[in-house]
Amino acid sequence: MSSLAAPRAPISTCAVAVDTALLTIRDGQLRLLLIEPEPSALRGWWALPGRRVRDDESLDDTAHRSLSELAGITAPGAHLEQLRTYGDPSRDPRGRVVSVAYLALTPFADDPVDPGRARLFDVGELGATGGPQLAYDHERIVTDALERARAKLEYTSLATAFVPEEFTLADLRRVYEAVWGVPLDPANFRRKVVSTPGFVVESDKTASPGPGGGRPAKVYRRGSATHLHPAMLRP
Amino acid sequence: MSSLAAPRAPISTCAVAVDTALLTIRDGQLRLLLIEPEPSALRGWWALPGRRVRDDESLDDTAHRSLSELAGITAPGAHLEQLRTYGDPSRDPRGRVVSVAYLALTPFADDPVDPGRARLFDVGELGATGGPQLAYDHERIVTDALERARAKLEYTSLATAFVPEEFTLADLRRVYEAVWGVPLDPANFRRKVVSTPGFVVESDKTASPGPGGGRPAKVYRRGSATHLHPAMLRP
DNA sequence: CCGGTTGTGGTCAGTCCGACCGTAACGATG
DNA sequence: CATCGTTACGGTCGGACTGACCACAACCGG
Repeated sequence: MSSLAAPRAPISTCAVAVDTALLTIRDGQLRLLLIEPEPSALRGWWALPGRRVRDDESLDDTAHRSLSELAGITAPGAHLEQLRTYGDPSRDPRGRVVSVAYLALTPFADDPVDPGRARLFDVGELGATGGPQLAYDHERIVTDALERARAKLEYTSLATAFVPEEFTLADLRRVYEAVWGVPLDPANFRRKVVSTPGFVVESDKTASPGPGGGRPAKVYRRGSATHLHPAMLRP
Repeated sequence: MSSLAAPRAPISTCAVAVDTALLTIRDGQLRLLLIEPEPSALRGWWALPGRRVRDDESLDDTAHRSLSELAGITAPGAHLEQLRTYGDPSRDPRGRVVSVAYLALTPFADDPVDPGRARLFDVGELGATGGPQLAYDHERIVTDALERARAKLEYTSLATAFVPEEFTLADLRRVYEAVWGVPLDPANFRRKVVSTPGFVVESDKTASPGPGGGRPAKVYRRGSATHLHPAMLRP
């Protein structure tokens, strides 16, 4: 976009990286994928999986690669969206790195994680003492990722990215409860979900009850809607 | 997807730029700032004001600079927020450029624009025949910017970024009508705005009526709220 | 069989919103 | 000054949606 012909300061370039905040749900709790950056680095420091952008690679491709190379996650059905770009000149002590952060969501069914130094942390531990210390400005990225996820559950069908192909309304409700951190009324949640056009479609199957018993639930699949009208507002 | 220890391609860097979509309101219509990229370039092509990121410069600073250097806009009270980053390898035919797009909003009071090749276009002309042809992938950026602005009017107090310090509820309503492109009921709009805590605060002044006469309106200022509860939903 | 648990359907009151009407306060016109 | 058109302001009414409940259905375990 240069327009002036006068001799300018030499055109400089930046290192561009992608850092991915992957969220999933385990045991009813929202969890975040973190990795130990280097074995030689300080113990107890954790970071988001990140990779440098290659010359012929789109940003989305780099995000996928950061998950596959650093955590062995190749889930093709995972939701992936750009979050925000962090470019403060002093955000990385090793030099100027502009980082495009991504938000990734996977269903809670996929167990195969942790091929190396990756781990899933309960997001409740993050700010607390004893929790992982985050490197660089990754704590801020995580804060933004959580807020994005919480907000988009309200007005999009993003919650279905956390559940497998077939799910019950209780599964979906536990997603909202885990991400928002508040309990929801099962009956009202059900009324809201089924009355929102295109959110979920009922299948003819029924799920088997849990270990404690209880009435079997109907099985649903994702609907075609991406935006919810009206929105499901946080209590 | 290779993670092998074999010698990798040399670490490469990208040109990083900031492109800014500035929106304002003129004559009751939503307008977008565009510039002619180069005198020697094809006639009739327009682009968002953009600048390369300097070594010691934050992305926000580059966005401010793109407005001041290319359009003479230095409004310190302008709202500026990051929109999204566009990094497709083929988005710029001259080479790999990763562009961080920004959304800027200024009150409709500021007239001093157009020091060079800058112009304010009615957003209604953009897709239509006879409107400006946008270079690179800037049409997509503009689409995303408009959708961001329209969506954020719903659940934030962003509309006050389009009006001066002191404004009437009719001014604020015309902002919503211009951005959303739909007429709103004045009475219902008023009820909604004044009942949303922290949106606006009443001053003791009254504005003078327009040329056609009419009862003078009370003058309001911005409130302290950033998010609206409940939201002001599009009709 | 019986109590505990979970899913499903319904009621009821309060809130919010769109559509609408009436009044207040101005400028313009005769 | 009287009237009219225009805009601001305040209120009403019915429908839609929501949260707090309650009741029943369907399963498990003892």
